[in-house]
This record gives sequence, C-alpha cells and structure tokens, in this order.
Amino acid sequence: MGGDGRDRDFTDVGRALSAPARSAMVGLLMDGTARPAGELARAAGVGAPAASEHLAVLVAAGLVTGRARGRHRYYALAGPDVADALEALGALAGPVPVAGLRRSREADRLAAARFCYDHLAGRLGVGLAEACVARGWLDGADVLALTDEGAHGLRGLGVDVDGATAARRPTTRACLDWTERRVHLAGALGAAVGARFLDAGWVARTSGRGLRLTPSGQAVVRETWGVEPAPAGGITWPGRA
Amino acid sequence: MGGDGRDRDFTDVGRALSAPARSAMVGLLMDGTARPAGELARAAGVGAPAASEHLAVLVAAGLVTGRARGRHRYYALAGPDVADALEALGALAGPVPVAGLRRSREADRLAAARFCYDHLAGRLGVGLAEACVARGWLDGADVLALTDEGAHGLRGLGVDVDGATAARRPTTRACLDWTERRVHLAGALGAAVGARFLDAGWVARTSGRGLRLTPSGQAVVRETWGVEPAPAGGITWPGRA
DNA sequence: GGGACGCTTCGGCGTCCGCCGAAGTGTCGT
DNA sequence: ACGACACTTCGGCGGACGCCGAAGCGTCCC
Repeated sequence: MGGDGRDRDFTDVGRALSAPARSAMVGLLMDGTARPAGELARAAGVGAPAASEHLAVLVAAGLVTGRARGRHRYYALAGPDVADALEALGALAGPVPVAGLRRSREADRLAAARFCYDHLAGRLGVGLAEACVARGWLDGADVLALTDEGAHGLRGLGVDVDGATAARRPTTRACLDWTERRVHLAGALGAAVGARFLDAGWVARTSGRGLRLTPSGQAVVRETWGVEPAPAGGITWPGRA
Repeated sequence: MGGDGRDRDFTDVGRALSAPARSAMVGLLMDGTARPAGELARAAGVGAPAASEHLAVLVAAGLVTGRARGRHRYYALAGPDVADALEALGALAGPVPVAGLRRSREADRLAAARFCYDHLAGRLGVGLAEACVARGWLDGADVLALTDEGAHGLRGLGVDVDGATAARRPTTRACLDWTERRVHLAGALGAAVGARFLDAGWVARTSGRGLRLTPSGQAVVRETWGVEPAPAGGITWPGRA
C-alpha cells in the first residue's frame, strides 16, 4: 500500500552478501561443491562461531542450504537459479581489478578450467561452447540454442541430452565467464555436459577448486572438437579468434 | 594470497542493496526511468539527507548513475547489465510472497505491462515473446534466438533490428518475468522492440510505473500476432497455454 | 537580485552488526 | 563409557551504519 505495489525486495539477499566473510563463502561454493562449516570458516578468515552465524544468515536468505552428515555440516548453494543470479552479479564488478600481477598457481588453474556451479567454465568452458557453435551444435553466438546436430553429437558422447531438454530449468543458457569475458554453456544441458565430463573421468577436481583435464579428456576434446590442450593445462585454439 | 585466488567479491553490491531504502530506490529505477533524488527519497520513506547518502552508496557500487539537470539531480540504473543482474536476483525471492489479497490498481497495471529497464515485460512482454516463438520469429522456448523470418517481420514493424544485432550486448536474452514466471525478450533486440513500441505510441507510460497499451498498439498487436486485448488492460491468449 | 527550491555535506545520536571467548549439543573413535 | 571433535548458541564488546536537524551550495522564478 501507500502507493507502492510492494514489488521485489533485494534487502535480504543484499544483506546476506554484504559481509566480506559471507561473500567469500558464497564465492567458494560457486563451484557447486558442498563444504563443511569449518572449511568455510577458514576460507573466510573468521572463527567458528562467526562462520556459523554467517551461514545461518545465508540459509535464511535462501542462498545456501545445509545438510548434516555425521558430525560435519555441509553447506552448498541452494540451486541453479542462485548460481545464475550470483554469476550475473559477479559480471558487474568489472574485469577483475586485482589480477595480472602475481597470479597464483591456483588462479591459473581456475582460469583454465573450473566448475561454475554445475557446468564447465574457464577457458575449457568457453572453448567448448565456441567449438560447438563453430560445428553447428549450438546456434547463435550469444544464445547457444541446441541444434539437431548438436543433440545427436552430444548424445553420441554420452551426454544425457534428453534428460536435459525435459528438465524444468531452461535447456541452454549463456553464462558470462568472468575470467574470459566470453560466454559458456549453462542451463540443464550445460549441467549434463559437466556431469558427463566428470563421470567419464575427462576432468578431475584438483586439490583446490578448479579442474584438471585428464589424458582421456584431452583425447576426447581433441577428436571431437579439434581443440589442442596447451602446456599450461589450458587449451589453445587452432583457427578461432 | 593465503590460498585464495581473490575472485569475485559481492561485498560492494551486496552492501548497496542491503538497506531497505536503497532496495526500494533500485526497485523503482528498474523500469529504466531516471528519477530525481526527492522522488526516490519519498518512495523510500526517508528524508532528503539520508536519500542523498544512499544514492551516493549506489553510485559508488556502480549500480546507478546520477546526472544533474537544472536544480534536480536525476538518478537511473547504470546500464543493461545491472538491470539483468538485478532481475536475476529478484527471481530468487519466490512468487511474490504478499500479493493475492487486495492487489492495488497499480499492481494490476504492473502485472499487465511495464518496462523491465529497457524492454517490455509483464503479460504484454511474455505474450509477445511467446507469440514470436509460435510464429517462428524467435527460436527455442527458453532461448529466444532471432530467426530470419523474425528479423524480416520485426524490421517490417519498424524495429531497428540491424542496430540491435550490431550492438555490443547480446542480441537476444531471455529474462524471467517475476509476475508471470515465464520468460520475455530482453537484450539489444528487446530494447529495440521496446523503443519502437514507445516511439510509435503503441504503449504509453501511465502516471505511476507501468504501461498502457494504446488503441493503435492494440491494433498492431492484434494484427501482427493475433493477440486480443483483455478488458482489464492486459491481453488474452487465443490458442496458447 | 531576493527568495524559494532541490540537493548535498556536516555533526550527532541510536541501533544493528560482526567478532570472539565460553559454554552447550550431538557425533565419532576406542 | 569416556574424550576428542565439529558445530551451534549465548554474552558482551567495539565499530560501522542509518537516520535526522542544521547548515552550505547551486538553480530557477518573479
């Protein structure tokens, strides 16, 4: 009332993200993994009590969920829509103000390949997306709509294409990569591709966040898309810009 | 350092949205209009000094920009990417917790037609998007890729299709409507369509936020897409679900 | 130019928030 | 059954934030 239609309220989500410790926690969870409270506390640089409160705030805001398992309590992002929204938010902050100087090994690895919640990101993610567009598997440089050839090709790789197209969430979505500033494949199909890469052992999680392209994964990528793995663990592009 | 790759930081944006007054201001600006500080102060329910500080915070976070014009100072969202991110954020909060009982006239109008930053939203927005998909002008129910027929058809309506495809931002984007829970057309093409509707006088801004479909607009919509205007100012769907 | 108006800056007050140490609850190991 | 461990809750402290009244600055109107 009062002349206000009572529309969207950003207060809860905003407050949840306003504390540096909570922002760090959410940033860690954006790779889609579930992590115990203690690890999140260490990563955020706060004590256990503070971390517990922070996590309670994040849960109340609907951003993360907690599941007790044994004497640990694992926290993860609440869902794909949360990951989408956070990714869109992160794309605002500009092309990574720090970086450039003294990039750590871990940062290199993240830039090369990582999970963005449930789909592949980093150079690997944008590379695959662009290769799919080049081969006609996905249509529209920005939009990444699945073509019939794409459905056939991905099905041949063991990707659960039919499950992805039947899912409630959008089949494909373009997700702006914050290291590459180019889009990669998200949505249900992106998740299916990511799951296939993990199940088949084509990528493996490194000790930190970030992914390593295994030898079998390199072979698959090379044969299917014509992409050559680079010495630094990333991948180079033959003809593309 | 310290094992942290120093990635995305949500702190600034989160803090900017954490205050109810700032959230209300941003919510008002999401229709793409520029409004003077005093109006935003009144809408947020705070005094002029507080509003001024709040707006300074929003500007510092990169969410809004302020332009002095005469003795007024007009504030608006900083850009389409900001609107996109906020729309994604708003989609989290669930299907409008309040609503249902005692919906104000203004709320009805907003649900019928409104601007979502620079493109059409509400029942009008999702209706047009779905009609375009049904006619083959846009491809993929979720993705809304522009087809050749769509480019031709929209060009015939006076929409600046070529300007939209040449723009830096994605040509088409699917934007989840928070009243309808279905997607409507965003991106450069969505903005071009919205601009055309406004320029041609097919829609007009009402006293509040929200849009009114003019008689000429009703005619265009009916002839082009076969959509009938509803008595409540919305539009009804002949054959579609 | 005088005065009203819109907005911003300054000074201060009250409150909320983030943090930790200590204590409490439930789980795992032996 | 006992201790170690992971996590949460409770009290209390310090700092930051939101708010307003008063004052300063630039613009429009008569």
